[in-house]
Amino acid sequence: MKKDYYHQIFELVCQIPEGRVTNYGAIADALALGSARTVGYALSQSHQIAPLIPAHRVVNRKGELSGRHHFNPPERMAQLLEAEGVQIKNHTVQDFDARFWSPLEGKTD
DNA sequence: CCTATGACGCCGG
DNA sequence: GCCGGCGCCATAG
Repeated sequence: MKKDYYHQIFELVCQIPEGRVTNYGAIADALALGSARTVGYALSQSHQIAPLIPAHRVVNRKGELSGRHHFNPPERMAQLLEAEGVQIKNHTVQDFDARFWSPLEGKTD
């Protein structure tokens, strides 16, 4: 498959622990994609390629739910996060620094 | 081939 | 610490 980076991104997103979140840049850096935009683009397609991955655990560097409009309905992203214990305020993850999970942290190479 | 756009992020003012 | 600008890479037209 040419778009193999899709698979890498989806695999990594699936490794995000429940109740934790990460950002696009961290994923791009962990997979050496070189661009956080690529991660966002892949996730935008994720719903039709791999609808079961926890894409709601990926937010931007500010902790904002920038991709909420790609959910159905949009508020479902915050809903899923709150269900995992992540508090959302004004479409933003509260205590983002503590909730942040680094992909490299999970690998522990 | 070139231009525009996007679930982004860093840098300089 | 907010704002504007630029870089980044993949896909669409």
